[in-house]
Amino acid sequence: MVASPDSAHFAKTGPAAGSDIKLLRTHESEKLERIRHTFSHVMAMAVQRLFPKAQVTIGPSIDYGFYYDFDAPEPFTEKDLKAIKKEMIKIINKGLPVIREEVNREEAKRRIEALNEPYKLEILEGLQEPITLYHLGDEWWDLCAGPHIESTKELNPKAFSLDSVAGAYWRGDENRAQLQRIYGTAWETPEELQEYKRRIEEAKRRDHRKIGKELGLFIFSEEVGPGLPLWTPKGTVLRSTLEDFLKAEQVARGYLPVVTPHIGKVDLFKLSGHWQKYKDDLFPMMGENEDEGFVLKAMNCPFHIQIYKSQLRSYKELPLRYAEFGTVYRYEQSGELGGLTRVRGFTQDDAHLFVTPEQLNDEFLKVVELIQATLKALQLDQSFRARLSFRDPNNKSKYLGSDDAWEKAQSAIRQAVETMGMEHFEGVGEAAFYGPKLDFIVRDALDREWQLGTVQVDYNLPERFDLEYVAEDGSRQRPIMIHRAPFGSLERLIGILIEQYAGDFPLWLAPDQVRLLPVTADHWAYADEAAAQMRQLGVRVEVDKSGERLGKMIRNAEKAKIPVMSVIGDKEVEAQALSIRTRREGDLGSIALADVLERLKKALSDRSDF
RNA sequence: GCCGAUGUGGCUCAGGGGUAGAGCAGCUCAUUCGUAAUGAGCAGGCCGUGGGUUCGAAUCCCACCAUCGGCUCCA
Repeated sequence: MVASPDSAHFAKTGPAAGSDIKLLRTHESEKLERIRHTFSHVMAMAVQRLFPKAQVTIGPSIDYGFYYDFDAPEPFTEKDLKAIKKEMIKIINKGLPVIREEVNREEAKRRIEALNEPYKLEILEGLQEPITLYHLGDEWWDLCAGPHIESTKELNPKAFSLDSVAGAYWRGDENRAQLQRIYGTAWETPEELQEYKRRIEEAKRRDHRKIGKELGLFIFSEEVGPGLPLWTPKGTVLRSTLEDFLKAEQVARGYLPVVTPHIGKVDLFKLSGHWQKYKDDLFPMMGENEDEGFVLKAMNCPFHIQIYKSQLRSYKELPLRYAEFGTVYRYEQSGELGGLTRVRGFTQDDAHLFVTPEQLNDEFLKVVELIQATLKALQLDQSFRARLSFRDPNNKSKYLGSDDAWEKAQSAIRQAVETMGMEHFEGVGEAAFYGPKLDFIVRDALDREWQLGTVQVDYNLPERFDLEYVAEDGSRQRPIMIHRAPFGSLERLIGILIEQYAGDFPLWLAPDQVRLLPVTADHWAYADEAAAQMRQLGVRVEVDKSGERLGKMIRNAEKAKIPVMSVIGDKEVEAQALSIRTRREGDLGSIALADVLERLKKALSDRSDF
């Protein structure tokens, strides 16, 4: 729910870049963290004043504000939020001192029991002494580690707002009680609050669901079903351009294309282990009985493995790199679906590399190099975070394979990242069930994080499928698999790209690259001729024959976010020239047709602007 | 799946117990125009779906579906 005023794409384009006000996240300012955390306490106090039956749980500061989870008999309504906000302002205006008190466990327990707060009691069980309590004046206190500010006087009653209510499970466990979470945002000054709200509005304007509709890139149909995007001609052009780009990069790196079916026997997925692990996430099985049923594939690896296994492989063939734009189907929970970033049918730019142990590190590095080149071409190289996704050592049963294999795979990944000097962080418990991953994470316009590219080292599936190759000495050896997808999924990538560019695609990706605008119908013939020459170069160009006035045609082209426009009137016809207007730079004046063609050709091959 | 909100012509939205409204888009006509909206006219909606309450429902109630914000999940 929190938007991202300072993430990379905010800085890049759009009106949001115009403001001088720097909005700090909680982790960037210790003072703001205290302020937000104290706001959370003030809110809890206000809630308990107005709703004495509401029980308190936890309430931290977050990136741009705070939340607090309550166990309340009735969910809070919008009206309740207003009342709570009013009550908070009262508390703030009282200027209550925030007092820290240290107590021992018994004392803390005694006091919490006196208030009948079972959640706090459960929290206390996990705490080490000394236990700290924070008081707001002498009316209200909360078990809390702090830190806080000195007095509610330091909170600006005009610099916060309560934004939304949401259900949240106690301790994040869906089997436990569902609590009512109230989210708020808080700042030091009202100006910062205003700026924050303005940037949220800006972020909504670049939402890919909105822009995708405006530009006509994709649709959803209730008749087809939720989470199943349909691609229009314009959207398909964008998709194909991305596919063609990656295919060329892959061919240059020795990948081999394969194509595999959308369904397969359930036995295949039992063998891979996916069935046992992810049964609920597959679309229901087709077929008579469980032994002969078919399922829609949720991943491509078992299919690629079959191609590997179709022949006895020699070490001389390795590494083998099978690549496929494979469409997979996952029955995501209904509440999780959203736009293109979380769908039920999507296309992975998948590949599986079968390598010898000696080749592993080198191949892994080459994959990471490919992903970096891809991100750079898409101008995402400044906005991703690299995550080493390792298994949770305290929950080994969630994963397949031996400790030894996991250790080897995880150290291979860490070593690769360190060799490349890539900035990264570790995500414990984020691994796939069959192996650790290196994931490339980006944020959308509303600051939610999404995984795009991924590389995974896998010792387990080769084991489960009994993969082999004949080594130099004639012995049978087991290959290692690398799963990798630089885009992750085309759907998600396109969603992110739309927001990154706010729909203003660079020339090479734009579904419509050039629109010719003849001033009157007299200029249509010349426009058609110029368009034909552009099409010879592979330029996506159209002639506006709407008969509208020039101003209107320009407006329409601008709204369609076409990167290059060309006005054609008598002067242009006579000079065999085009008057060029680009979306980024406006009117460039008249340029000879031959030169325009040259520049278009170069811009497309360089993936640069006109 | 869970909590909450929303659902009115292609799009954006107003209205709200007595049988639907605007702007844009579309179509027609006139205008032939030089860097972000020419004018006039026309057409277009079982008000998400199904039940219920009512003399009467788009409006109130219930269920379902979809979307949105969270939670959980995310191969």
